[in-house]
Amino acid sequence: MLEFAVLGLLHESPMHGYELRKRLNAVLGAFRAFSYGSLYPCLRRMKAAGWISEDQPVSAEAAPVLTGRRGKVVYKLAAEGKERLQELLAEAGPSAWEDETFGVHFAFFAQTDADVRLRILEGRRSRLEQRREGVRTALARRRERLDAYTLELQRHGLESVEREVRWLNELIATERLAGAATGRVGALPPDPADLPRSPGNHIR
Amino acid sequence: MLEFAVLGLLHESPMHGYELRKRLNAVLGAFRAFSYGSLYPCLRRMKAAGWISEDQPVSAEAAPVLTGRRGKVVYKLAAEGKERLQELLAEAGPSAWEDETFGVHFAFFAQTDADVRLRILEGRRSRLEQRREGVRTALARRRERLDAYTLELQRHGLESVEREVRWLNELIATERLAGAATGRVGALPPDPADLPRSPGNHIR
DNA sequence: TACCGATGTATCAGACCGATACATCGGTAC
DNA sequence: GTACCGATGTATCGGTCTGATACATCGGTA
Repeated sequence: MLEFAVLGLLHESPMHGYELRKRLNAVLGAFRAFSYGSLYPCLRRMKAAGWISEDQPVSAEAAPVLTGRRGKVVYKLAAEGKERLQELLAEAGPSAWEDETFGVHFAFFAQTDADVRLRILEGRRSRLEQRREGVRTALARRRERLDAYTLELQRHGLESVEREVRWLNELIATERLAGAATGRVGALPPDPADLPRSPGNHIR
Repeated sequence: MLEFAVLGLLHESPMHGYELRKRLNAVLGAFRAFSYGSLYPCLRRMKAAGWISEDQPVSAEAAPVLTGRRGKVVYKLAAEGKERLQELLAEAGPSAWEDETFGVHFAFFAQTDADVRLRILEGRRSRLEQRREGVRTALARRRERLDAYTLELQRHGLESVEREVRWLNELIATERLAGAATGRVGALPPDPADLPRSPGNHIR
């Protein structure tokens, strides 16, 4: 996942690790966060794989003389990295709509094909509908056997999932509309103004 | 975390690993899930620590003769485990209201002291308020620089956090009311030192 | 009889987190 | 001027949890 997110961000512009992390957590918003403990090892792996390259813009002059003068390192997307990014952007299976991954895929929807977008949204929805049914029946079956707090937790969780499904419904409707408007299913990205305002909630 | 959840469940009644996992994910609902890959190692650790004990209720007769006849293993809370559980139930610091931990603590609120409950709820709320402000300012500051999908993701995330805060507000109000009704003045506010520090743009 | 899904125990590679360490730089308080 | 501080910046490490996989038993049913 981190790999995908990093490729996506570096596609916009080269960046330091520090800036990368800030942008990462800003773009992903309340949905996902990464720490340096995974970022730096990931960058090393990606460099080894040839997907990114390092640049040392030695701040003006300043010979990196004796001390372990750690210079800022700017990471830049390489050609192979772009290929890898395209590969990841084209993914439309479960690996794109599970809890941990959906947020990242969604964050790069602007670079994603319309049909892939639609498939991911629908996959995500069906995943959540399935979870919703699970919680619903569990709730109905044991309602009387649960204490008030556990019950409230279940109830709140159920509502969250329901809101999430409604949000996806609206997004899907918008995507379909945009597709129909251009004659082909999702040939063009939807007009930004058409994106729905909606309620919703996302836990975890 | 898993450790806490397991102690909490075993406090109700002894159980198999399999049943434990099912109850775990049922009780925690849509908030958290654990897999066997962490459950079994955790049970082993807890047994080594003396918090739980194993029972082999060899299904009626059936001598476990030659083959590696794996019998069902029933785990049971030991005396030291109960102590440990009480310790965890009394926790009212950040370790009780962070994303990963809050759900589990809440699930066992019925066994938690009223003042601890209130402190956890308030800590959780202030944690989420802080995140909300971060997202809000980020959203206000870059609104025009984001593509429609990223914007929508932020907006949705913000609404989710806001909803979560409202939920906590209601729970806190209810707790206060219940506390007042029983004559107790209610809990002390959380230790300021425990509350999340200055804003920054730190998400999650 | 043969299959199948639920029950049941278990391991392993790998992703990720939280804490920690250390260094630089601009500003501000004294 | 200097002492401190928070933001920037790079990096590691122990530990927790996931997802995939493996294997075995049991009750029902085709």
